[in-house]
Amino acid sequence: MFAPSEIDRIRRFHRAVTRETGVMDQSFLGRGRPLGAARVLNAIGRGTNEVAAIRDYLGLDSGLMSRLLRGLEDEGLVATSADPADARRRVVVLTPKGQAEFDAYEAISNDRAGRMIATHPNAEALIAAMDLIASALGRHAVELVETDPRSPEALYCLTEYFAELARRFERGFDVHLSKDPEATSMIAPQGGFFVAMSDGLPIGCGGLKGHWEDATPWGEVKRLWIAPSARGLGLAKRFMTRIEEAARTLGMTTLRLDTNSQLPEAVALYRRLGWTEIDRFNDDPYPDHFFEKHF
Amino acid sequence: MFAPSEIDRIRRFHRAVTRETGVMDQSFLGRGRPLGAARVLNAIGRGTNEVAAIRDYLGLDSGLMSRLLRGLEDEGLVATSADPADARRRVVVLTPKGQAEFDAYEAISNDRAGRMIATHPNAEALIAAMDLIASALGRHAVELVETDPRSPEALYCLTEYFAELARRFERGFDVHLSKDPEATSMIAPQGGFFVAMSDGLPIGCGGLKGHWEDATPWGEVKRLWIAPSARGLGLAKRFMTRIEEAARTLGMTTLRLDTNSQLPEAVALYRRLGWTEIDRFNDDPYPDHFFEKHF
DNA sequence: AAACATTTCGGACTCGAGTCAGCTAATTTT
DNA sequence: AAAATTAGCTGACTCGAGTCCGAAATGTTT
Repeated sequence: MFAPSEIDRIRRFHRAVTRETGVMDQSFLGRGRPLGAARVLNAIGRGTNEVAAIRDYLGLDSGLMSRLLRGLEDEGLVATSADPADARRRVVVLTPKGQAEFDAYEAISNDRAGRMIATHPNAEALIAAMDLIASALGRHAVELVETDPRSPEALYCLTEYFAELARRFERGFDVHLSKDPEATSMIAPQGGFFVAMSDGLPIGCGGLKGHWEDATPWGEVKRLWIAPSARGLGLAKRFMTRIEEAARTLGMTTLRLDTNSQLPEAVALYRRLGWTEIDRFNDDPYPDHFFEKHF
Repeated sequence: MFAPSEIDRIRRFHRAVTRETGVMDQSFLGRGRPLGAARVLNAIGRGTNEVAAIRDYLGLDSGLMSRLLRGLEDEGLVATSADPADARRRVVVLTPKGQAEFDAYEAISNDRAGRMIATHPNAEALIAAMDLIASALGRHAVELVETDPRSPEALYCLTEYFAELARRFERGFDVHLSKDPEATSMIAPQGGFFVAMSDGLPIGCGGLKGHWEDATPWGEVKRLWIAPSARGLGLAKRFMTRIEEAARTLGMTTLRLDTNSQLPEAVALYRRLGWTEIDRFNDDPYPDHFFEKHF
């Protein structure tokens, strides 16, 4: 029986995007500049300003980098100057003309991307598929960064998290009925809040809330969420490790958390990571499972 | 409120696969041959044997093509000879050594693809996402080809079709209870069977069954199915147009079809395409909607 | 048979990407 | 203060990809 193998299908995918990428590169060439120079300009425009960082990001030789930079300088698109902290290093910024050129490249990209979703009837599914693949391919480059729980990235994750709870809990979810931790209790030195960033996209979060008012202070794991497109990459475990580290650093010796049996993967995770189930320790209406860990 | 725009997400996807493709190209270089030559070798190995066809497929200049071919010939990987039908054209075949080299490249590709699915926990979803994207990007290159309903491609589509009916019908679906048309009634000159091919992958099918035994012969549309990853690309309409054409060519003036209200998108399609609902015309247990079209 | 078209071939060329070694200047280590 | 290290710059080089054009062989049309 004929059935296209998974490998055939991956390779078909590969050919499709390779073709697409080729078309994109061609359209970049439309601005009369070689691809290498365009890439450097793009990196600078995106906020990478140290020469070494650009070189590293694009994987270029120092000689080639230098020549590309000289070329952009001759065109009047960038200006370089010595780093005040260490005059061996150089920093590069876009001139107004360079910014205009960068914007033009952005417009090309956005235009292509926009046309793609505009002409596809099920753009949402298409983009979800892209997220899934981008997360899978870029899984080695996911960074957990500590951030303010009121930062845009954190708020984005929290909104998605609450929306998912509302979908998955039989009786829905209203964040106001639940104990919403004060943001300050999830900021050092009280606690911490972490967001997983994958190439600029926030794909998960996790918070540590400090309870310092009690006789023996303890920490509570809150708001652990991984984007559907990034599940299965081991991120939840990374968050838990990171949160434990933060708790230790802040001087806590006990961590607790609550969860719900309608999130079986969460319950399974905590069991697997060696947490022990305990009695209810709060009067929040949503959770029905409670865990604890000492160290 | 921060929310990554769809365009940001598409571009993130783009960066991720570009990186992946780059890595793939690098590993191709491991066999000590420039990428251009490797691409030509690959095209030949995949069964493209006329020089002009290869050039066309890879988009190469005739001079460059000639030189790459000469290089492969010097290495003893390919042999060229004049096309017996037109001695200006040349045909290229792999030598045994060339076949071995081609196999080695295949192994590299398969290995990378295999590793990707092996290390991803949800390979099935990943591949479904890839199919969706590949179909969306390659939608302009979908071909409807007439084929024997017993061909491997057709059987693959039919299997998927029946599996989907079994999932979607409340009481399941058993093909033996339904009137399974004889394959020969869906082969010219009795009828026809069509498969949509997207870069080698069958992504849909549709059959025309001829009823020549009746006083006024008529045609019946059967087995119309589009792969979930390819829905929304307008393929169903293309199939219907193609089937109508085939019916006209075979001398039919009436087409009928049956379908089920548990497939609302199908019912809507037939209405939209100007079919008129009629009374039941068979005793098949599954359908509950019947349509007709004259021309 | 002559004129014209098609297909491949090969040479001369351009261009972009990238490597390498040596250089200068700034900074850190000893 | 001398020596070692680091960051970036420069020139000379290689290599692959690709274009342009004319030659040669074959095929088609008039």
